Amino acid sequence: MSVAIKISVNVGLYLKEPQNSTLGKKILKNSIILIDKNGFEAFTFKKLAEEIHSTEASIYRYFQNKHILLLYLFNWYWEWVNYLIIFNTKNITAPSVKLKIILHSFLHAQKENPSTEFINESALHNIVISEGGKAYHTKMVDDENSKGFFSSYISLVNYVSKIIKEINPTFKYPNALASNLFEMSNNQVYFARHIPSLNEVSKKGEDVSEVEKILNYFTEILLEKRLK
Amino acid sequence: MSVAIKISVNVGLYLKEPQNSTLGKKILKNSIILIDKNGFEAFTFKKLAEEIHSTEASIYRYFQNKHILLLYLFNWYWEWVNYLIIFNTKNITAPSVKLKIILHSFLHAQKENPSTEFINESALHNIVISEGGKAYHTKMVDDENSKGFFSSYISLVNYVSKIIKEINPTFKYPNALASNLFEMSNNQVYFARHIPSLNEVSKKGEDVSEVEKILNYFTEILLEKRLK
DNA sequence: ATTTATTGATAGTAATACTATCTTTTTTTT
DNA sequence: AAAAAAAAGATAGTATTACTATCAATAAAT
Repeated sequence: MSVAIKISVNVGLYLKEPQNSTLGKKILKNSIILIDKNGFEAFTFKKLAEEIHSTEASIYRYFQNKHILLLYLFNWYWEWVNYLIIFNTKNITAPSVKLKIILHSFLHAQKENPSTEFINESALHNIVISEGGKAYHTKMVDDENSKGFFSSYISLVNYVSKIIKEINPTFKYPNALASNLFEMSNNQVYFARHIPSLNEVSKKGEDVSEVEKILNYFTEILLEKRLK
Repeated sequence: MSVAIKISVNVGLYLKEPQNSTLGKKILKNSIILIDKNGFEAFTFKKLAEEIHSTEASIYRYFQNKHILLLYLFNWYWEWVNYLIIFNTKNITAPSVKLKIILHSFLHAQKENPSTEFINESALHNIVISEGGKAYHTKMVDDENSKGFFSSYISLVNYVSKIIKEINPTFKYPNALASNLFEMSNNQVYFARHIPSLNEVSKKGEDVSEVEKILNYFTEILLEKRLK
């Protein structure tokens, strides 16, 4: 027996909910594997179809195109992080402790007990890190934002922003700080792995924990109480 | 009469130096216009060829592919910012003033007197903002990094890192802060323009100055002298 | 005036990003 | 268990992309 959590994603992001069928789950599972392995640019529905012994046409019945599929995966990830954060900060009252837990949860999201058999959270996290802002760095941003395709990310940022305000109500830019914490996390991990002269993270394999230290160092200084 | 500065870019980034011919300059000029207008995904050598009344084959004699062309443009931009920063901080001694000038130069790089007729710095800056980390978020990063394709960016970060150390020698992560300042600048401007709930920038059109304020606020707090 | 380098014109290929249609299989309803 | 409906598979086809190759025309350099 187990307690299953089901993450749901903006209905505009799929033509047919992939989590409700065997083929759909296979699409999710193997798209994550393939994108993680070869990168988003090299990923095609044809290759995915071959991988899962299905056809392009069948995949197109679930997702309009690979960009929408990527958005689906990002949304799933953001929702999953949202859940993790809420869960892990439950019953914690001190906002500064909450923030620390959030940063930890976010950076180690992959190590948390995977909840869903067809999603490899670790690979998905790596995609989020490696594919950077490809979810929203397109010409369709404005349209997609108006459809709510980034609302999971926005709500994540808002949640953190609220905690920042609790820690230090005089801090002027809680939203900017919150969004930067998420962006910076991924970026600095990516730099550590690929362009290491851009930061001070040395230990390979422990890059995530090192970045966590950096983020804690930054936030502690930034949010120390004092009138500005 | 005028003083021309010529920016040179890693030789691995082109097959034939575009700055040395009429066609080459047209390629640079119009690729910037097209990428800025339609986004990098929609940009193709065919469309560019049509735009400049040339042929695909001719463009391929300059650049191996559009990704390398993008890298060329990013490098040109980073070199240009490098130049601007050195120029604008000349004779300034106080490192904290230097850093302020750097942030200002970087964010307003587009408004500085354009130095080169065939490069629209403003459009190029917009590309750097909009196309985010597409220069290095690919499966070829490691290879490209080893070829020095990001060295202009790295040297920019190192320069700022040195100044950060001068301001506060006890600050633990000057490289991470420096790289984050650049990334955060672009990111926050992008958010202001497209997903405004992710930060506190309201005024459309003045987004760049608003982001400058945020960055100054962050760095001032982070680098205040005090033992940690 | 001749050689050399550069560009243009054209053609062709494999892969990508789809759309359409029809058949077979699986699932649901009765 | 039969009939209806939904999902998936098989196949074909199109326009575009991302190139490579070849040859002719033009411009620049010696």
